[in-house]
Amino acid sequence: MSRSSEINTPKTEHYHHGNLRQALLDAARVISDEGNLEQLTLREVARRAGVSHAAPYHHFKDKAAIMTALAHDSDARLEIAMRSAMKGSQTPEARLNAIGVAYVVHAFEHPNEFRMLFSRETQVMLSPPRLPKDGAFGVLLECVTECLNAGVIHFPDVETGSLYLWSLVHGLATLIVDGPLHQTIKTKKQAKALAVKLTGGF
Amino acid sequence: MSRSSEINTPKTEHYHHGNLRQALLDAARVISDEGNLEQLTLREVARRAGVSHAAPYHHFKDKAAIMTALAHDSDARLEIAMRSAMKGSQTPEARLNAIGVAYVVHAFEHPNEFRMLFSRETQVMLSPPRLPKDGAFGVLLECVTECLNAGVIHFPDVETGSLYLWSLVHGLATLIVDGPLHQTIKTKKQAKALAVKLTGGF
DNA sequence: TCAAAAATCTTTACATTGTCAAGATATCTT
DNA sequence: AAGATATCTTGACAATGTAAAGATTTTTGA
Repeated sequence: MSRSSEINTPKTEHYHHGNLRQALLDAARVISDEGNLEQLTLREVARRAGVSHAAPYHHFKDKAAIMTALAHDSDARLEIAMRSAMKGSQTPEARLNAIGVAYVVHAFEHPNEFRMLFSRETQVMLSPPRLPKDGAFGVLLECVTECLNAGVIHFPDVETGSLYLWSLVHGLATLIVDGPLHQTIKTKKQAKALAVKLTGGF
Repeated sequence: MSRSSEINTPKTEHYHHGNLRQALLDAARVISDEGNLEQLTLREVARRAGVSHAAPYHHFKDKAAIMTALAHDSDARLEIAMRSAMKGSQTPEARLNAIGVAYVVHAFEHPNEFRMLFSRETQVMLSPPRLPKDGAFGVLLECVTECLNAGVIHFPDVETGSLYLWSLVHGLATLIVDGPLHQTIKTKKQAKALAVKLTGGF
């Protein structure tokens, strides 16, 4: 093209000066929410953000970096959902039950977030040394500690108890999201009822 | 190339008359066992089987079909591992514990098989109506029924009990294979010990 | 203030992948 | 042995992740 003025579209504002990163993450989350994780492609994200297919590389090292950022955010969302769920409960035991059910329900309602959290691409849950002390698991640790102190559950130690309960709840969530319960559990109400049924008797 | 005789490589035997399907599955399993599930590509499978990149399409509808066949086989392997593990146990309770531990250990030793079993590509575990009655889950059903009859575990019914135990064991396996325990659990012995610790008190 | 530097974005390009269509070769059937 | 069928190859296409090089905008420093 010539360098003459033409209609002279405002060159400014075509540059997402600094906020393209967030725009890309937003676009990626929209795609993720739509349900097709296979369609969460770098080029599609760029397309939705209205930018060329190579633009994301100025804000993320590679595709895994976007996914990882998204997954970190998903962890935060899960934590919020769990903390919100325990607000209404008065006893330690009720709070523990509440976050377990919230974990399963949140996974059911946001399956791709749940998958990304435990994807080998993102590996947000693969914190370096041992179990994470913050994020969604941090909430569980708090509740289990509280319950152990109150004597309403019985485990050798906090770690063992937390791991047991996390396994139970994570397993159920997986069986619902990507396992044999996928056909059976179709509504949030069903997911919640099943979670209550299985974890109710902590 | 000309149609003359040249060295005249024996045209027969270049055709995997009928057993290419199995050769492809074998090659795919080798790749899976090598650890890089991302490298399990149709073309790589064809390469290893010594055949052109489009040859697999005469034996499988698409890539998902190969993965699914592989996953079905994985289910059978898991079942064998579980049945083998319960052989040494005398009481119903011991058998139930044994298959739970075997589930976790098998997942640890064959992570890609485990992943494929619960992959959206293959969805072997997504049996049509309700819980599968055969395969790995069938073994669990048998053991739980036996334990319920013996009165050594207490659940409202067989389905609930099986689902609870499957969730527990599957969750632990996932946390080890793709979760926060990936860094911690490095040997089969560690995986087994953790599984015993968490599921030992059924 | 204004030119150099840095940041941001685009255009090209390349290798890899899944998939399809058309042709070639082998095997089977009759 | 000839036609039909099964099996395999070649070639092509679109989509993807990614890198290099160029263009444009913004920032910076004298």
